[in-house]
Amino acid sequence: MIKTEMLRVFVEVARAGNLVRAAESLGRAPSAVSMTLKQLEAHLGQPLFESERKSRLTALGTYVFEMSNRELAHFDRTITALTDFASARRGEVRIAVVPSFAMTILPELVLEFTAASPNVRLDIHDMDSASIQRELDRERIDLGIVSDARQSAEVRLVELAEDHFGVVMRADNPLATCKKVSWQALAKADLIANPLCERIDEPELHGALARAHLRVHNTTTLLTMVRAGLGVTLLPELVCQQADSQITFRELASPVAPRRIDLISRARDTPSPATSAFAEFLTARMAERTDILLAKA
Amino acid sequence: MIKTEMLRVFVEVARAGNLVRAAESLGRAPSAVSMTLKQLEAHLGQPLFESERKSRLTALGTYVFEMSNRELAHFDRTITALTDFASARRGEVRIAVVPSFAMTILPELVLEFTAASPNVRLDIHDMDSASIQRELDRERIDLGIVSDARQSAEVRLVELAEDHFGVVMRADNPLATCKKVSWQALAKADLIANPLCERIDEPELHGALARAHLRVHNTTTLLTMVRAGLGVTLLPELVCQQADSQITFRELASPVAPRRIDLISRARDTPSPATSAFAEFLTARMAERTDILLAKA
DNA sequence: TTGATCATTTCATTTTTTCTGAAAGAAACT
DNA sequence: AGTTTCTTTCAGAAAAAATGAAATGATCAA
Repeated sequence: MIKTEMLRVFVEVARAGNLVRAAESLGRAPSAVSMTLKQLEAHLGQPLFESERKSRLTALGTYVFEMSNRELAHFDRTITALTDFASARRGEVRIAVVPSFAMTILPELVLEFTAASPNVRLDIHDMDSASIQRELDRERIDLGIVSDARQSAEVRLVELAEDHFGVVMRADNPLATCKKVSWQALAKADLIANPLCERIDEPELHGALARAHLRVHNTTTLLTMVRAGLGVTLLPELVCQQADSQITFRELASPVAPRRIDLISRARDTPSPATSAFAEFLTARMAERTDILLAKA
Repeated sequence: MIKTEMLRVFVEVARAGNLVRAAESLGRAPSAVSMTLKQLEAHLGQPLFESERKSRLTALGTYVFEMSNRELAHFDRTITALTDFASARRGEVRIAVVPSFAMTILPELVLEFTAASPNVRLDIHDMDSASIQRELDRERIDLGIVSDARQSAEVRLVELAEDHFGVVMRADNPLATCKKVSWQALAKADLIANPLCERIDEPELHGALARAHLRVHNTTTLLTMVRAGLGVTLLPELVCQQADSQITFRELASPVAPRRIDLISRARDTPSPATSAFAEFLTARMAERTDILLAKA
């Protein structure tokens, strides 16, 4: 049976034009090289060299030399691809991320990761948490960054950060003078309701939300309303990162349960090395972060 | 070091989804397969299967499976190409042939050879003997079929056939009634000179040629002259094969030295297997032939 | 849950393959 | 012819791969 090693030996001898030097560069004794060559010739049934001195190739030798070179190059590329993939130097990671994270923290992390792993392709989509869950189930993505996910037999979960709710207002709003905003102070302001803050489980807030004249879904629109002075709203700090200096964020005097940002993946599957590497990179970098806005519990 | 055999074993296990069946179709004991697989995983540093039961692949496994399939297909194609080339089932033979042979005997031989060796490409040129020699020297052809070549240290030569000179005339020429033409009879006819017959070393002929009023180089033109009744000429029988029923060929009463048809190749090179195969086929078929027109000496 | 069954791994041993080093045989150089 | 350099041959050493038996682990059904 013809093996790649035979081809490698033959190519080296043909290139060196000499068995001794070939043996040297292959790290073998000349006799071993001679025998391997004999074996290959036996398989082909024809000599590869014109004479015993391995300098001139026969027509068969020339053909085998060319084909072997191609084959070995192909083989070596394949092996490199395999080891690169296995060591996360190569691969593809499909990630879906909630917009608040995608627009604020993610870019710098991606920049750093791709600089270190230029051959790993990151495929980033942004969508809402429910869609991300669905896409993960369908194996259309490898990782998801969502808010308040639930761990399950299907879902592996790591907490990346905690995002605290606070009051978002225009910079000139009277509330901006306080360091922290109490429920009483908030009650006096015009509150704009939004889906994120409605999930907060806090009796004091429910009344205020019930009194709200305005309810806005889209975050960008919501911030535009605030900027226009139509009222204040309640949002996780991270979401406000998208805003400009016209917008001011203030903590609540009695903080409510933070909104968790979680990294999720399919529990039943071993992720690809590149996916693991990216996940580990993310969790490590997020664990290091001590920014006020994302202080861990 | 990762070897093709490891990839082959892995692919078989992944395909079978089961180590025992894979071992069976590989003709190995399960333990051998298990160890080879372990070795591959050790090289990659990551598992290839989700669980110990070899049914579900990891992301790495899927990648390695795809790459290995491609690699093995490429490798097998290469080996097939090498063995096909070595056994003359594949290859290219560049041949230059003198027109007389190319237009008469060669076609049927080529037909038979290509039917038997469909993957051997025959590259046939026709040119005069001197050009063929030159092309062979320059390694632009592998084989030449020429007339009256000389053997040398550079040229390997095999005689393919002997071509006898005879008188070529229009069918209604009085000479056509004789079975063989004597010098005396020939002297009375109008002889058209041509380069082929001028090389004949025969005193009786020299006088006749000296008296010739016409001398024509191109064979086709020469035969047209004969057909037009301008005279008779002297040609090897093979050359006349191109002619039609209007032309009659008659042997000489006292035959002159035949024109040899030789197969030549470069003596210093081992020809490619396909070239050898074609050369052997040619000589064998020509040796078999007992046609009157090419009777061997 | 507990066996029962089947698949996989481990390990000591055997078999096969490959490598080495010495010596002989060939070609090229002087 | 003599010398040098290269290649092959061969027997033994070393390495690699395969085997078979036993152990371990997983799955399924009661």
